[in-house]
Amino acid sequence: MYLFGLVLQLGASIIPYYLCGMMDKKVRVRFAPSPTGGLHLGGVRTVLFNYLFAKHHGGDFIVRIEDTDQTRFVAGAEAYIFECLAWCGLTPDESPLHGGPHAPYRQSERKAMYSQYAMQLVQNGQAYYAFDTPEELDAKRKEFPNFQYNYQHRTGLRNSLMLSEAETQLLLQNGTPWVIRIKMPDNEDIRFTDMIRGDVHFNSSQSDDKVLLKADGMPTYHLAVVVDDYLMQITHAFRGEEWLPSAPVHVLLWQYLFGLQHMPQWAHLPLILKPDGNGKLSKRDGDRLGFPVFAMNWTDPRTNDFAQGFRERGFLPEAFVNMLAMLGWNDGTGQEIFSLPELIERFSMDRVHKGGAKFDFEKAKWFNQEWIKNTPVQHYSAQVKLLFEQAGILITNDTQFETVLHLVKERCIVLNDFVQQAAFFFATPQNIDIAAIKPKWDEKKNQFFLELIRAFELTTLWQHDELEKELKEMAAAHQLKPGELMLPLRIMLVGGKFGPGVFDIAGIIGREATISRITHTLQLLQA
RNA sequence: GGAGCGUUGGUCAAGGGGUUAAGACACCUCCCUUUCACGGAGGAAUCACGGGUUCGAUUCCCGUACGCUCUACCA
Repeated sequence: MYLFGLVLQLGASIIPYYLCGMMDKKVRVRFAPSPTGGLHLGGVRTVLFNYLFAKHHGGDFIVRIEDTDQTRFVAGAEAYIFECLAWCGLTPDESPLHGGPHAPYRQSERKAMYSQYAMQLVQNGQAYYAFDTPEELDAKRKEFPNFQYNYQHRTGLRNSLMLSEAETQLLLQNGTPWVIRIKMPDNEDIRFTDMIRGDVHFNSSQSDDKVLLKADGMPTYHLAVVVDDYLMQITHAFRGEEWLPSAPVHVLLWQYLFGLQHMPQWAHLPLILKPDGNGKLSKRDGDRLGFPVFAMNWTDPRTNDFAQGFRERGFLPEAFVNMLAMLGWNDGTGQEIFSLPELIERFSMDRVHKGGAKFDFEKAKWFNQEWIKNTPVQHYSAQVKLLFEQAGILITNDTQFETVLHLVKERCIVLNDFVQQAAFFFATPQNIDIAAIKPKWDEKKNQFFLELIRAFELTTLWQHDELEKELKEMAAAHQLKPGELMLPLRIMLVGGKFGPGVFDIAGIIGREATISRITHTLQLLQA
């Protein structure tokens, strides 16, 4: 007996509270987006934390589509969400796309399941029918400055609380539109423990009588989330902080319907804020400040409104995920670069922040640069090759292409930078920055390069060291400093003041191209 | 308005009664590099405010301010 107690105590001190009592249950989390548009940074981060937590604990990650509002249905949005997840490498264990034992995973297809629970609440006096029209409600809102459908006002409205049983039945039989609302208890303390914020409590009177079942027979989020989390055996529920104020409704629903002991542990994630000023980061901020907010390109089919994605901006999914993980979480060691498997291993809820984080695109770019730099080019060369082809540059030699990518990769922040940084390896530069050469150009240098061409024509070993040696020796003979020659030569070969070492470039583009580019620029300088 | 949640440099953040208050991004200077970048060395810059508790508070408590979120038959 004594020993048993000791073991329990020990156990309690080691195991986080949010896993206590869950030891026998497999961890199951869900991401529950509504398919109304592009997938936002914050959405992906919610997915990520769900995923990391589940995988860290060997659990399941479920995606459930919350499409209970048919007026907001957007064609293609669901497919887009799954494509984003696939791009990020966050594969669901169960979803409408991947199937699973709790199908269907679209709430619109689960419509029939919800009403029985709403009815049960009505039966138990925990919810009621309301017949008020939207117009009547609007009128009330105008009449009272802070109108809420609550203990204060529900007596003055048209609902089964006020109507007699017969009147209610008559209205129902006549086909009068109705909704079911939860009856929020008066002045009750509702509390729960949030994994991130600890004990949170609300007074029940503060919330209004939320609609549970809409006039079209669909549940609202409030009912659907509770019913489905129960049916799908969700153990931990992550969502944005904006949901905190409606949590008491959900806690109450759990208490009424399934019992608090089955309620998942809640975690309300801090918000991702706009870089300047305050407030939630929105697509609008991205447009304004020139950075993507969505994971991938998204065009709203209704408005044709286009939003650029991180993927198309040239981000590696590894970098995108890494950057998102660090927005609100860190492992305490100062390490910032993590692969997905590392994140899974290190992730823990007790290191998730409470406060929101302003999104910093500069830092996001740094993550991508690090990933480009530290990843073998083979990993992304196919994608970069496509970028070259889009720019009208055909790549024929893959081995040489990858050599070039490797040579320039630390100069690239996004994948698209490779085109600018390496196009001149495969195509003669169209624009030569003559203005950068001209001020210090003279006949002496002209003669030098003329002679350099002749020497290059005869060079036997066309490679870096040999070419450098030749230029230096010839510079000495002409009483010129190599430094005065390097920049002109670079511009002749590259077109501008960028790129890797000049002799590396000459070595790769070959004798013919090197000579012809020098000749061409010399002609331009003559003109 | 109400309620809830939050607040360490410009940004992300570590720390958590005694520290010169880590580190990263960005910025500035220098070194390396005969371009740019990478790399290296430095610099500037912070505990929102006011009360407690304490020998001592950035850290604990209480207020205040500020910010955000919610306040739909949207999620």
